Amino acid sequence: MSHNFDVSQFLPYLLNQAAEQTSVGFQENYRERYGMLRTEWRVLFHLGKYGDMTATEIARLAMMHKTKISRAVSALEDKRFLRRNIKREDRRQEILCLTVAGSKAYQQLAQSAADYEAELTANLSKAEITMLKRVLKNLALSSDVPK
Amino acid sequence: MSHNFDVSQFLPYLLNQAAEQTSVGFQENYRERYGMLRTEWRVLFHLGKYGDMTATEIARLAMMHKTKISRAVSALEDKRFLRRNIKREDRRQEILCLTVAGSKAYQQLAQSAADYEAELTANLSKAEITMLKRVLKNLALSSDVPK
DNA sequence: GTTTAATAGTTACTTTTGTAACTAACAAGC
DNA sequence: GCTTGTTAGTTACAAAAGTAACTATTAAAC
Repeated sequence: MSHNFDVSQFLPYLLNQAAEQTSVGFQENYRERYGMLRTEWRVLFHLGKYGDMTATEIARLAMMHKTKISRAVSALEDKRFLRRNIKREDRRQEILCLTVAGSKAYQQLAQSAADYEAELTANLSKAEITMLKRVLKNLALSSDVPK
Repeated sequence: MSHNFDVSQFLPYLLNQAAEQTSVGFQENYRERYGMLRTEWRVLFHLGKYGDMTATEIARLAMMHKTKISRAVSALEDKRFLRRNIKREDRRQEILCLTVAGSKAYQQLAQSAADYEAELTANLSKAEITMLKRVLKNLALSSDVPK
């Protein structure tokens, strides 16, 4: 029986609350300044962090659906934050490359992200942060059925 | 400089990944069986957990926008999982009450939630779970600007 | 070489969400 | 009483996300 299971403490629920609040809190950094959506910010930071790569590679890393990536890439291209280069060996694939403007935006947003995270974790110890991130990464892998 | 800030370890990002994976993992419990959406499951469990209450009270507790609640309530009403009772003292407010079917669904889903959470946390200690939930609740409150 | 299957990415269509304007009911000021 | 403002909830419209079908290209089978 679930007599004493407190559903208001249900882990996926708490995760959603925390994820939503912190993401909304951060979006002021890219929304007004760069007119970006969350998906665009994610694509941008993958390119900034890992260097040039294809949409499919980002999709796999970020666990985002390819249509979401496709739309974010188009939007970032419209903003002149990235260019597409079709691969010689396989003309289906396109390598996505940040422009100078894109790199600059990434640098600034990475700094904002660092600051924001420092705020969020201000009253947590180093050990707690480490453990928190380890747990979150494990939860993200749980029941991961790539399609 | 954010030279060594690893944006792929950005806390809101990790939270989103974990929240999305675990929520999607759990939705099989209410989606097929009851034809519910995530918002409906949330409204249901608030009523199941806290007893009869109004849409506004749920919105405040769940930090969900009132239009989302409104649509979820309509859907749950269509499924005959709840009834609305207009308050005598203030005829703008309606008390939402689970029907027998709604309560039954809640009981079953609360059990599923307990089981699912047990799976998710199988390789975490009691102390880790406690600390995790405490941190998540704090993050959910951070930068909370009720409108 | 021609069919078949697989992959990268886009587009069309549907569902869900977000935002703002709305109705209805109450409450306060005068 | 009648304006003015506020609150509960809904609805209309716009934006975003999910799903499935599509094009183009490559690879494999034969």
